[in-house]
Amino acid sequence: MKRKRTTVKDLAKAAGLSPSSVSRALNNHPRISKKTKAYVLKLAREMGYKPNMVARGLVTQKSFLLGLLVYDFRNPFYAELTRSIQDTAGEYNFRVIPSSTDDDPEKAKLIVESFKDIGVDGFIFASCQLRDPLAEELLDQDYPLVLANRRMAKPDCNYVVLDNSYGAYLLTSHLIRLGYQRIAMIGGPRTTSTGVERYQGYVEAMKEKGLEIIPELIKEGLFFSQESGYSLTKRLLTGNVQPEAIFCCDDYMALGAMKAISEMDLRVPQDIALVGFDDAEISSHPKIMLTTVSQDVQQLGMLSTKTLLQVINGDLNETQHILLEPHLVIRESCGYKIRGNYPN
Amino acid sequence: MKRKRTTVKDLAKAAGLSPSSVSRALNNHPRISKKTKAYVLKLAREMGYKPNMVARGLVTQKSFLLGLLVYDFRNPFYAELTRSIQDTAGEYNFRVIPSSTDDDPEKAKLIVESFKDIGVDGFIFASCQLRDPLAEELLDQDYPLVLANRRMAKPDCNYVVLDNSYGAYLLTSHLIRLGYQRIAMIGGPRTTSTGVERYQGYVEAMKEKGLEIIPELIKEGLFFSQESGYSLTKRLLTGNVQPEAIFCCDDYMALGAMKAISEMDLRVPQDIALVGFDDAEISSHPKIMLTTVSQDVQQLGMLSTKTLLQVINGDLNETQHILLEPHLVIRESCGYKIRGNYPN
DNA sequence: CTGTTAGCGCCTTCAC
DNA sequence: GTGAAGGCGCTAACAG
Repeated sequence: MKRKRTTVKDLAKAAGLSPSSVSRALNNHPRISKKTKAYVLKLAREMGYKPNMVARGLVTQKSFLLGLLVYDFRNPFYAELTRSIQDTAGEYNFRVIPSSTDDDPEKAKLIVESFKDIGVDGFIFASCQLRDPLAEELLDQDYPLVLANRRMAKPDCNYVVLDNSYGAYLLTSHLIRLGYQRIAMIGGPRTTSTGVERYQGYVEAMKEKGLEIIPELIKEGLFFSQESGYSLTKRLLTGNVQPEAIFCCDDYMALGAMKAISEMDLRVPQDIALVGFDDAEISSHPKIMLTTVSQDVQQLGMLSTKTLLQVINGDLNETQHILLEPHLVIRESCGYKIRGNYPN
Repeated sequence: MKRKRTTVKDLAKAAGLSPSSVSRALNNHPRISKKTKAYVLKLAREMGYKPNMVARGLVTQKSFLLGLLVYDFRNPFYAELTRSIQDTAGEYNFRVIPSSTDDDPEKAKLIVESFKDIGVDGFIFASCQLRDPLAEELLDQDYPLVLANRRMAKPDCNYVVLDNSYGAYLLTSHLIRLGYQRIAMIGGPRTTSTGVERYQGYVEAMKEKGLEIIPELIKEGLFFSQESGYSLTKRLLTGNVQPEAIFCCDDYMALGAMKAISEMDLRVPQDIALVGFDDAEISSHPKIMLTTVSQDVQQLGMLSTKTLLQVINGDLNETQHILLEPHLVIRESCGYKIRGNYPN
């Protein structure tokens, strides 16, 4: 059976001290002599003492547990984010429990409840909606919370997100400079900040270059859904207005689009150009070569975790809004190679 | 601030009962009257009572937390597995904390320690080594543990794994029936059960058909590493013996192989056939079309979780060994289309 | 600086 | 069936 772990009491007995002194020594409390502290620490090491975090948590109200809500961590983007959050949290001795919401508010609610039950010290929401009652509730209760990747409409919550509209602007401008005019957009859900901001970036670029935005060429898909990219592309290609290029709101939709295009015996980029968003790992594969926009997910995870930890420690006075910079990754699907360098 | 939650004491006061009776009602203890039980339950609902799992855990020694060690959950295979484990555990009100070991024993050790600190009720190891001191230690201490996906050499531990050698046998036989003879193998690490078993399956098929195993065509790569598949393929293609087909030990290595092949201006499958293992999502993409072997990861996760829960509840008397069946998925990279149906 | 007392919220003897 | 008392392991408050 699991051998009984040595407790503070055991240490106290062995050291001929009171449990409180031992506790003080262990938590380098100011009011403890160097000597006894060193002694206790040595003894603790010898006797293989490991603090019982559960008991400690009961009195300190701290669990060193963080709750992470993502859309679905099977998605490489969220997997990477989760990993980065976990690594960062680990450096500060925090464990993180990730959980997939599938963008289902009911499920998210249940997860948050269960996280509260086990007493997590704070939350990271990586997939909130523009209007997110759950996040607002947490905020109301002064529960430490930071938003990553997606933000809410109301501004009074900490967040770390990519400059999505600028990313979309970059991509769209790039297509325009290559000479495309009828640029379709398969966007993300308009209930999310990423969905609307990427759309805004697209619109901005089009307007700036005086190009017409054709309603028929604007579709709304589901994030990370190849299926969604596939079916919407089929619809675009069989519609009245033929697009010359398609801007997909993420690389997985673009993968689906690629499938649809190839099924209709068209070629990327000769017959139709294609760009994605997020720079998924597969996008650089020679068989795919998707032009896209990349973001530093590592950074995203690290910054959101550090922010959360600051909130938890009460080191943050004002709400923090961090914007990350996107980078254009030019590969072949946009037709850069065949259309040559920019005229300008 | 976080509003104070109602406690058992609060309930007791409101109900005019003792905390013990309330506790009994809440945990449907036998020695409680139907009437008071119903009353307490009603009251609890009204007052929004939620048990404090930390406090409960302190006395019951249960945390309803499970520790999961995977190689790296950024890998789609492990992400899927993690998700399935989490979903299954969730049905029984268990939370699971996944953590990536990167196959680094030191890191794994640290993770296990930290998991013990927070008092997880059991472990799932999804990436153990054939000889795994950490798992053995846990076993010695009677800590609930089940192995998933990979198993140890010693048999006295519960596990749920794919029949890896049969999967490799299936793939290799398939290639042989298509007429290939010089079949190279890019295997996985021989320190893992999956690595050795897939190699064994390959050998079995080759021997059965009387084909020679050429040492030069046997390479040992890293799981899930495109880079590894890439570089080993380059080495194969520049070696003395030209392989007609390459069996990669997983789909990501195969993806890397595909990259190498394409860079050398060869075509899959016309110039060289290729098969993988695991049936990653991307493998069915029209640009990839990799022949591979699939396993029911969902099932793998579910069964290992249920087994662990049984161990935790003491419902398991003898160690359980579960073998899952692989399925051959024939696509285009093996040359099935161009070499037509089997002669037999 | 150290020891004593008390309690976090819950469950589990032990009496009745 | 129910209540009172004690304790899980730890830390915080109060004395000295």
